[in-house]
Amino acid sequence: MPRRKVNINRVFHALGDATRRAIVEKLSEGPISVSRLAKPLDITLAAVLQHVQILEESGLVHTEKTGRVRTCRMEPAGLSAAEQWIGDRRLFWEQRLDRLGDLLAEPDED
Amino acid sequence: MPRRKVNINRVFHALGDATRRAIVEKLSEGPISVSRLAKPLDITLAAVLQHVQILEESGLVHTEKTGRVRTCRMEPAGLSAAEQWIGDRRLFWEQRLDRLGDLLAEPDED
DNA sequence: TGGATACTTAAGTCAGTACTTGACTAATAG
DNA sequence: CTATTAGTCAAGTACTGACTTAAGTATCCA
Repeated sequence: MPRRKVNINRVFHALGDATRRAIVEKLSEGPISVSRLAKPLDITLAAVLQHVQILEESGLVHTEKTGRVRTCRMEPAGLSAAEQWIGDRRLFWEQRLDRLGDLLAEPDED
Repeated sequence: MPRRKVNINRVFHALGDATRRAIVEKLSEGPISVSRLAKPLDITLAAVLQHVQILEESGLVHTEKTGRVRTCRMEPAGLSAAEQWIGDRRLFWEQRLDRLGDLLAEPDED
C-alpha cells in the first residue's frame, strides 16, 4: 500500500533527471540513508535532499526519520505507474499494427 | 531497426514534459502531421515543432517530410528502452525482497 | 558537557527550457 | 499567378529547476 498517492506527471518529471535516476538505481538495491546516497554523487547533501524530496512527492520513494538518520526506500507503486503508462502506449501501438496487418492480409485479389 | 540511436537520458527527459507525453499518446494511435498534432494543444505550431524535435532527438519519434507535410510516427524502441530501465529496477527490488524473504522464512531449517 | 554527525531550511545564483513573435520558404489549390 | 497551407528559423522573454552557501536544529558519542 503506497503511503502517498502516485502522480504520473510527477513520476515522469522526477525520472527525467539523471541524478534522481541514479538515486532510484541505488535505492532499488535496498534502503539507505540520505548521506550514504550523497556519497557517490558530486553534489552537496542539501542538493541530494532536494532530489529525495522530489522523489518522495512523486510517490517513487518513501522516507522515514529515526534519530538523526533519514532512511530512504523505494515505493514500487511509483515505478509501476510509469511502466503501465508506457505499456498502455505500446498496447495502442500494437493494436494499430494488428488492424493494419488485417487490412494488408486481405486475400481479395482475383 | 531504429533510425536513430536511443539515449535513455534523453528519453526520460523527453517524457518528463506533460505536453510531450500528450504528443506521444497521440502518436501511439498512429502517424500524424505536426499541424494536426498541434490542434488540440494550446500552444503555437512552432512550440509543437520544438517538442517534436526533442522527441526525435531522443529516439522516441521518427518524422519524415513529404511535400509540405511532416508526418510523425512512434519509434517503439525508445519507449522500450525506458520500460526496460524500469523493469531492471523492479528486478533488483524483487531480488532483494526474495533474499529478505529467504532469511525470514527459515529460522531453523536444514 | 562538548564536539561531531546527520540532516534541515532559506536564500540566492545561474543555466536551461517552454513558449512566443515575426519573418521566411516551399508546396499546393483555385 | 496568387493565396493559402504547412512548416521552419532565429531571437527574445519569462520561468523553472538544479545547485550552492550559510546558518540552524536534533541526535549521538566519548
